[in-house]
Amino acid sequence: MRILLVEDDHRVSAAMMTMLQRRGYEVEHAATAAAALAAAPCDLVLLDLNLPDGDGVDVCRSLRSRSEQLGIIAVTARGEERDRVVGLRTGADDYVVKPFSMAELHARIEALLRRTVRQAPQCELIEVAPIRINLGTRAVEVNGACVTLTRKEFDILVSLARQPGAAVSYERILLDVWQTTWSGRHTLEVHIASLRAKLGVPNLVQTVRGVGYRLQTG
Amino acid sequence: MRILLVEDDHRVSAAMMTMLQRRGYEVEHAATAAAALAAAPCDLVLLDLNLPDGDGVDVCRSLRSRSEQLGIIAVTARGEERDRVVGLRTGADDYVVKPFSMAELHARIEALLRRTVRQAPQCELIEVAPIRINLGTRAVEVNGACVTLTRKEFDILVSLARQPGAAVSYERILLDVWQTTWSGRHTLEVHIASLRAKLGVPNLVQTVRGVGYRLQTG
DNA sequence: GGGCTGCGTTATCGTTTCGTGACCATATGA
DNA sequence: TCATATGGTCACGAAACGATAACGCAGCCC
Repeated sequence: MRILLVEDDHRVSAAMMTMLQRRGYEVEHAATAAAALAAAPCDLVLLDLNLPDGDGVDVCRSLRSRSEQLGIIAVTARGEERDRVVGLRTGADDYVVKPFSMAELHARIEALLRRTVRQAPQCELIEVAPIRINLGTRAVEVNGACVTLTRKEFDILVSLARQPGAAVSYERILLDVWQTTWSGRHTLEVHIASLRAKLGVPNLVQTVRGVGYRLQTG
Repeated sequence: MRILLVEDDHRVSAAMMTMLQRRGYEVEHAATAAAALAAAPCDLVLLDLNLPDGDGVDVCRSLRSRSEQLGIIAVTARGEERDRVVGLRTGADDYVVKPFSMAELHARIEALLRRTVRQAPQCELIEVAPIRINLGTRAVEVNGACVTLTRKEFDILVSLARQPGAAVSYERILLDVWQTTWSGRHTLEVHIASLRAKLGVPNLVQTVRGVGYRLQTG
């Protein structure tokens, strides 16, 4: 298991690294936001939100946008609730406040790894009926013709295409695309409309009344 | 998104339920360990570890063994680190200590939901006599012919089909479909009527006088 | 600055679905 | 067999739902 530790205080980071390594993790250390974003891929990030060269929250956002399945645990000295909520909303999976015990941190790391690692590695290409989605390049083809989608449209399509034929609930799509169920359904409906228009195939994106939408298979 | 709230203190649970419902979640409440294990399937469990009739930790273990993908957030008054570690190690995905703010709880719920339901679509298939119910696509076939059901009709059918041949009480169905037993019983009867009409098979949905309904098995 | 594009919100409209009350049917039990 | 309670059916108004168009705002690139 590979962990990236992002922490600018070298005394703290040194202590944490030895603790983590003693427990069998491979640990890479980054002291700045830039270093964090440049680090090698890993399974989990321990991210201090107080960084010298940039806000940790931005790092969090960047990391999350890069990979959905990366586990992120925010670590910070500020214990105020507002910070915690912001941290979680930004894409962190968990939040630990200093000072914390190594036992608890370890438990949280394992609880999170249990979730993240088990996930099937994303295949780069999703094919559903007449659509072909390249997750890497974010390119979409319909019946062989390339279609340009905006970010939201693409994310919505992927959210649907991950479970072809299944009814995907509003909440699920909102979580996948906006990371929260809070923002309006209306917005989603509007994007669905433009997605349908761009795909051009009638009945491909079907509505499931009272539930959400479904991508018609074959 | 369906949440099961396991909490024995009724003042606390009432407050939490309204808060959760206000944020758009479907909530079922269980006050005991037994009730928790008997409740309908859900996406996430808020589990008080201090229960009267059995240790919450056991409930946690049982729920986890039943489903790997179920999200479990342990909620408890004991704030000692040892408890937290035990909770997480038992299978909980997250741990919140009372008193907590609703904003933080909500943030943690969303952070966890973002992970849980996404990957393994419950592509479960229920087959009872001439009916085939696909929970993922919410499609229903009767004798091979596709039937279109409304949300309520479908939910009622699933509630019955989960225990084929067994008499399912009014209360159980109302909880499954409306998340409350608060009257509405007449409404259920009406929906049963239209469900029967759509299924078209006589005697498939049987009345159990004074109790509820039963789905006739092959 | 001025156009463009992506995005979120609001307003509006047609449709489906739901819940309710009135009335009918059937079972139950004396 | 009849009275009563329990469940079934019908019909209608209210509410929810979803599609679409239009607007405003922000960021971006000349």
